[in-house]
Amino acid sequence: MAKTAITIKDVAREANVSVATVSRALNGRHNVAEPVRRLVIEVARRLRYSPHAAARSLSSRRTQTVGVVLPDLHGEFFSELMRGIDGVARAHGQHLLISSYHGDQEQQGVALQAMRGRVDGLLVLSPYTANPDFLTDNLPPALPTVLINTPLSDPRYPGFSIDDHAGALAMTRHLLDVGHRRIAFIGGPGQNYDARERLRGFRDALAAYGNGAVGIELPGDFDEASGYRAGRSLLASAALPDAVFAANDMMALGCLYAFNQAGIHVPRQVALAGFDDIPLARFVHPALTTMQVSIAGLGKRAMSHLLQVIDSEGVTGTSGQTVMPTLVVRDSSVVSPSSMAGR
Amino acid sequence: MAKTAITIKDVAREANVSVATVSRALNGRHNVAEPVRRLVIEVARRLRYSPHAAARSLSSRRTQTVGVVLPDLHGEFFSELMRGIDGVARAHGQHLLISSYHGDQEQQGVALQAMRGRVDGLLVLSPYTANPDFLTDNLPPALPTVLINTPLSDPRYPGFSIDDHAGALAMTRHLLDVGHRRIAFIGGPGQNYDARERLRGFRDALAAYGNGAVGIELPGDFDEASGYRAGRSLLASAALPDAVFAANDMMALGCLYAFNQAGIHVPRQVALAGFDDIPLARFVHPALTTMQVSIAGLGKRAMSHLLQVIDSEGVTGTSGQTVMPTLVVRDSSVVSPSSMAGR
DNA sequence: CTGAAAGCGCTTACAG
DNA sequence: CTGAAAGCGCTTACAG
Repeated sequence: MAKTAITIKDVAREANVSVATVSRALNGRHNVAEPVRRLVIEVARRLRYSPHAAARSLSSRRTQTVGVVLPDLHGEFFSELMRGIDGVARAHGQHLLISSYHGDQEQQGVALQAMRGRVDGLLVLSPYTANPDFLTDNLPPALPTVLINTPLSDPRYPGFSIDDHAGALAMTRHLLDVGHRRIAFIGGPGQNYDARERLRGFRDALAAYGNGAVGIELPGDFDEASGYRAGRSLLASAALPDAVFAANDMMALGCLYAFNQAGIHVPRQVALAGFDDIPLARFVHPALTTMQVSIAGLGKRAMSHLLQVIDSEGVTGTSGQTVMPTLVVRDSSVVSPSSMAGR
Repeated sequence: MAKTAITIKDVAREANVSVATVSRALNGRHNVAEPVRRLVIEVARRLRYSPHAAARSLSSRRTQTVGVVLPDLHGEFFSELMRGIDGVARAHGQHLLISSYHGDQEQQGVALQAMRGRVDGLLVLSPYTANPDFLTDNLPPALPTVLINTPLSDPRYPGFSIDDHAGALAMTRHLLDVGHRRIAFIGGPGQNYDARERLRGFRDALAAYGNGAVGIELPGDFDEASGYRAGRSLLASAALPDAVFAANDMMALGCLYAFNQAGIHVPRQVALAGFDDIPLARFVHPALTTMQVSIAGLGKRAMSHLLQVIDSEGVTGTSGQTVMPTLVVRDSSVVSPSSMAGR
């Protein structure tokens, strides 16, 4: 605020040309004499001129910015997603306007509305199952939008998601395949789409391939502390299950800590598996069996797709994709010679 | 792009008033007759009008947005910092424009310049020691700016930092106090300010209170993998040190994994300590002794201060603060009865 | 190749 | 309390 910044007019005056010419020179248009361009650029640099983004986007109808609206700025999932999005953004010279709504629907609406005039397109992550209409009601109609992990199948909005159901199915089958018969499942937040899909996959696998195997369901909310509590409650029960499948890695780590603390050996006394393959999963002891999800890849695809939609002026191509997680078997789920060695 | 969005004009026409009145009604100015205001609001809602941010900020000279420029969108540090910043932003109705430059100075300059006209103020995280001039040269002169963890003492820019040196000093003293004499230090990236300060604290503590204790310095770059490598190299050496002090928790966890894998007991055979107190630090086995840093608190303070500077139109108050980390002793550094129990 | 002018969608003195 | 008008700082047809 203090000193008022310098504008295109100052550059024009100093260079003895019109503002139109300054604009053209600085934007690399071809209809500017080379010596003039050089002069303008030199003057602009000398004056430390940088264009006013709001003015520029008001007249050019382009902001060079993509809005990202998500529930949280927290944790591994967000971090990885942003990595994917950011990489594509940077490669295309796009800025990122990030808005988190903390699971508050009202806030989400506000954030969505506020995007108009700030961004050229929107990436929305809305993993809540309640009120899909609210979401569509608040999406700015004129803004290209791509949905990530959002339980909404509106043909107007392409969606990119993880196939949580298939992933949980695959993991449960793995645990059954290696011989576990009593399997506990630590669930995620009840309203969370991923959590529900993973739970559904667990149940379906047990029903389809369980052949009488029994499932034990425990509550959780995706953080380490709830995994720890689930682990403690299993330790307090009459008998440990053969295996524990946590709906995400953070809870698996919390649970592992409870077991370690109690002197229970994983996987000899109880097998353990997670979901997500966060970087740390391979750096705990024993290394964690999990479903690997390329979250960064998800962000990358969604962002690339969005930029395409923006460039094609609304001519949508695909209607989105589902990314299949892959099973990564490490020491925590299988009693192998190597897992005995360290003892 | 598709359909063109509706503007204040549409609302004015539909409500039979001037655009000035619409603007006033929607912005809660008091000089609007109550019935008129109600009508305008009703029409705006019906038309799903939301104001064009670029136009609004161009004329009002306010963007309601704060820019955050940092090297990376990755990891626990970023995540915690953003949590602090985001909380304050939300409480003040501010948006966040986030730009990462991946350690590339050129990119940082571009990001900084691009902030003009997009934000009302800037939060800059630049933990690199090289070329402080480049930074000041590229900061938009008219924009209130607050520095976080940035080795630059320019009175124009208030700075908020962690006292890494004091923290590392305290941790090293702790390790000495409990009797360790050969202490390995796993360092961070050479150009990183925090990394250098922590190393300096380690050396100073050894010199001042070591009383002949020996320090062994190993390279690292703040991620788990480098901690793991450092752990392996210690295992391969003639004799393990008494203790390992990793410059951050992630490396400590990597190192812990290497020890676990080799069947080395922590802390009985070697003590281990980190720095940062990431959430996971208490959920590994054994729980990690570390320096607790309120990164979220750091972000919160910096953001609050920035908003103050913005509101006071450049009348800077304090020139920043240094946040002191606190020692958190857990099982990994001290052989206690409880740490023997689980075996 | 260059400039004068209109216009992007708002806000805000200025009159009334 | 309300409206007409100027202006925010750019970009972009339109002439020349």
